[in-house]
Amino acid sequence: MKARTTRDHIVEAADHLFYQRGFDHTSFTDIADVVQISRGNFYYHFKTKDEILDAVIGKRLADRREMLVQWELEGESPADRIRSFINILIVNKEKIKRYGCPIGTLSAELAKLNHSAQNEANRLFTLFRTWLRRQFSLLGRKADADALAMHVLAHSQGVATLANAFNDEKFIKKEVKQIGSWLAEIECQNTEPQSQSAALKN
Amino acid sequence: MKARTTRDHIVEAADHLFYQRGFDHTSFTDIADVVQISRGNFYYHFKTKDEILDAVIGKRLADRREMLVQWELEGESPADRIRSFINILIVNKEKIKRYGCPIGTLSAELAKLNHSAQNEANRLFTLFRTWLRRQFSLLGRKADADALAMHVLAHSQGVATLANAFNDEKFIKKEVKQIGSWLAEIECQNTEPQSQSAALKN
DNA sequence: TCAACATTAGGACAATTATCCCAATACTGA
DNA sequence: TCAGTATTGGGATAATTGTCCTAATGTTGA
Repeated sequence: MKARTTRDHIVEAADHLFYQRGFDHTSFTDIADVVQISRGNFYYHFKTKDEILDAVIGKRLADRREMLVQWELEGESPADRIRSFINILIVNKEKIKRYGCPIGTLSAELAKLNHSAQNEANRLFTLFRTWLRRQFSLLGRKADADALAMHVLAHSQGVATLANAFNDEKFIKKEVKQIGSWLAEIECQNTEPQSQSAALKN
Repeated sequence: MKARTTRDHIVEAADHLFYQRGFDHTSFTDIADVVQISRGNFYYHFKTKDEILDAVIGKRLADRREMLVQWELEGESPADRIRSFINILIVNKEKIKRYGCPIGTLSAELAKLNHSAQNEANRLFTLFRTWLRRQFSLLGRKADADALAMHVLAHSQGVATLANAFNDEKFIKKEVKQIGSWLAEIECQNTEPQSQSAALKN
């Protein structure tokens, strides 16, 4: 186990600040203030701001990967794991109300900046997409697993965006409940013979 | 009919640039280059950048209001009007793939900047929310009209976010089709006796 | 024609930015 | 102990930012 280095502190602080203020609007001074480090010292750890962004994306990827693996290890059913994903909205509702989804908002910002790290950041989305796809496959929905994964992903993004705009917690809970029912319906159809159109009908 | 003044040109250019690059990342120089105006001349029309933002939000509100009124005048059914709203995703799919939803991304950015115009910008969301709510009421869903409106709004936001991240047009079409079926189902239940839970079940 | 006003161009301004250098300090291994 | 390396603080740099001033130009009405 490696000790927490200054570099780790920088990445951690940048991670939070990029989430709260956005990447472009976070300055070296902002990060330095949090880490309690001299501004000139950055160059030793990162040559450019983009390198910090890369490190932050890397950390986010590692964190999420670990979370997903954890959910798999807990040995629940695929549907339960998907519910764990959906439940992020509840667990992080306070932060989402204030700052939106960390993945969605970063992706949107980098798209506007036309930033070279766009693809790297979107690997976060792909990570969830692939994981969700696998869960739906295990649920017996091999044929449309990817579409279902994208649907769940989009739902979470939409809910996060509106919860942020309207600062509305009840809305989150209402939508999580609804998508839960939707998922339960899919879960049931798992053993029965099913037509594709029936379950994907939103 | 007023002639298009320099001020109008500025607001129009800023509208596009704020959409494409984001508010914070758009400079006076950027706008001046598009409008072909001296940078110093801005102060005559707008004292601060925030005033430009206010004007841009005002223009967007006016544009959308006009659009909604137009849809009402075309005398279609409430369900058709809701379909017109959903169809924005198709009509603007090219721009959405590149820059996301102009309303959602502005709202998200201003939240991160903790900008004073947040409320003003969110009136754009409220405009659509209220309008959709009315359509669902007319459809005979008075009790849960607002929840349905928010659901449609969130759906569009989620689809726009992912279409932007994955640069995926097929996904837009697939989701628009799905939400169309969902709406058709609601439309049918309109005349029949209905339980609330049946239709809101995503 | 000419005075009053509207609009513009050009540049000054201080503040902030990411980047980079370098001397000082801390640490490490022999 | 001490040489070599790792890490740090403080500040310089040039570029860009939003803001603001002022002189010049264009327009209008009587």
